[in-house]
Amino acid sequence: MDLDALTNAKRGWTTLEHNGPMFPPLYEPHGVQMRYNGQPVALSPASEEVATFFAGVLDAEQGSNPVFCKNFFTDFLAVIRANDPPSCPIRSFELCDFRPIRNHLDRLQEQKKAATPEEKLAKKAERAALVEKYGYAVWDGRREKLGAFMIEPPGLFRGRGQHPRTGTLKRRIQPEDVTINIGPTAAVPEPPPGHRWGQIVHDPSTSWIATWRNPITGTPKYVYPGAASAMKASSDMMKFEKARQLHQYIDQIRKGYLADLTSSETLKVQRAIALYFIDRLSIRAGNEKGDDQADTVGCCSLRREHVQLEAPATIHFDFLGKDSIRYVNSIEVTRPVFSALTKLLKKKKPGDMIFDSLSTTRLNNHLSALMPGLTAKVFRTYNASTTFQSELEKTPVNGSDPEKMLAYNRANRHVAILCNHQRAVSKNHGQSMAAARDKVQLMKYTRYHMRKALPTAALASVAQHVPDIREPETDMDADERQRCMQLMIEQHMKKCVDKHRRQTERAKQKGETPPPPLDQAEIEREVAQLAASPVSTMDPSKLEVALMKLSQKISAAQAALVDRDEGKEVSLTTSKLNYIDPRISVAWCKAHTIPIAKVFNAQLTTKFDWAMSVDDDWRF
DNA sequence: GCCAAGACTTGGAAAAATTTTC
DNA sequence: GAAAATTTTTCCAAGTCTTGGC
Repeated sequence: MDLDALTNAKRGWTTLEHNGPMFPPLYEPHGVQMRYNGQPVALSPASEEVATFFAGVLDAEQGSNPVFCKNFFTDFLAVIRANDPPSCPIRSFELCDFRPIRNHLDRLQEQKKAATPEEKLAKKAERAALVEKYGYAVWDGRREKLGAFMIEPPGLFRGRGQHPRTGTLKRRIQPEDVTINIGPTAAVPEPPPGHRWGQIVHDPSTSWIATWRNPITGTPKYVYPGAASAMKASSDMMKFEKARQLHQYIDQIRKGYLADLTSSETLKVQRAIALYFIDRLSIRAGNEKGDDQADTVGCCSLRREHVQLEAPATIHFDFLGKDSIRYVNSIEVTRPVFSALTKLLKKKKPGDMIFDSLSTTRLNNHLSALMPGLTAKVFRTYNASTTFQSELEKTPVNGSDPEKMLAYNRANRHVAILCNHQRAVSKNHGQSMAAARDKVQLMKYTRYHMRKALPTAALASVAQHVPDIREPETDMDADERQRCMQLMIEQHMKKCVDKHRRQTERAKQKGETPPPPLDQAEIEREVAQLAASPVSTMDPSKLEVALMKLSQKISAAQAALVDRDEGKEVSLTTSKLNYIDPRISVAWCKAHTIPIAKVFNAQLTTKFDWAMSVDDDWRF
């Protein structure tokens, strides 16, 4: 897509056609009974559905969150009252046992997993047909993909953090709840049988094709054009163009707020400090929130307890931001900033707003006076892209592709840390790290034996390529060698046993004679011998080359290990998707002859189609 | 100028798909 | 070739910011 065309593309549409949103399938009762006080309970389909929602989170965090359980149970009782006879015994959450339903869900999952390839293929085709029918809309003759096109199914509201309404029942959305936006001359899609649309509008100033209200929060939900659509691509590009403009204003803006720090007007001082935080830390604007939401803050809504001062000039931040993700950071600031903040905090006690004279609207009004269209979030985009570009300069020009990719991912991680994009450490991270570490240790164990087997002269020759080869291996002492040997034996044994088991099973299935039983003791003897001296079977003339290769493999594996551990709680995707100008990546790929597929997956490549044509010297 | 509503972007978790490993 | 690990996609909650009514 052409950049100029996108810039000039006007908002809105003249004609709009689509088949309307898709509705999730109606509930089909399974008849599996939950237990109450140890006894099975027959429930109406409506109540059974709600019970099944809860069974779905039974083993998740929500299942043990008291607020979630309480909200769920209140709504569950209401559904029971409305649909089941008064004889239904359910009164107390503690006496409920959803396990039978949970087990049923697990069985369904198993069945799904065990489906034959044909069944899976049929399922896929079914899904593709739905996408074909509902997944597109035609704007001014252009057929483009929609985003999520299905009306959200009913379920339990999964509010995050300390959300007061988490666990509340989110009822099913009916066509009567839905407003359709469509071209005035286009055929209006048929609502599901027996229903009618809530409303039909022809509003060319908006991009959504359907809207309804979240029954819990009352806020609107929409079906939008997809990320790869011209409309989204256009606004995406304009977002980055706006951020680039900031280059021309940033010096002036910084000068301005530094001067305001010593102003006699409270508003100006507060605004100056807030702007300093936003510029320096890339934190969010921080709109006010209601009591019916989780208590999270951003810059303008920071309270006294979120900030600690430490003389001579350090500020410690600790608060819950968007999605209740904790932000912890300490920064050194200049004296004027420190003294302005000290003065501001003097009269404040915990619970007080730090910037009580400021609001995001006021701050953004000020910003847009400094640069047209400038708002607080532009700083996040600007800082993310600027940081990424400058970090990429560390790419080793003559490095290998993996080394370049490491530099790319490091730059990405730098940005993610700046924006505080976190992810939960995966459940088996520790386990998988330990396994990876063992793998490295086993390689080192083998290398230890190679070194011992190699004549001094040959070792010297290897040392020319692997300088540290002659240094003693501090983590490969006698105890560790013993452990590695043991590990090698165990792994080998397991492999043999597994293989044998598979062979036996296959023979049984095919009705052939199974292999003779394993002589475990014999194998163990052989393996033990090998593990005690892993290079004994090797051709001595090939030892030198093998040692060199193994050394390279070890250092690569060690680097990957560090990389993985450092990144275990950092999410790279959010910054890549939303904050880093894709043209920086495209230019980098071209300059370093790295295929674009190495940095953008299929989805990203389509989304950033508009950025692909820049030259290798393009600068943000 | 303020406030609430509306529209659009950003966000992490979970599910699904794919790749790697044993 | 199954299981495990990793990556990608989906899901929908939760932000930001603009708009419109008074």
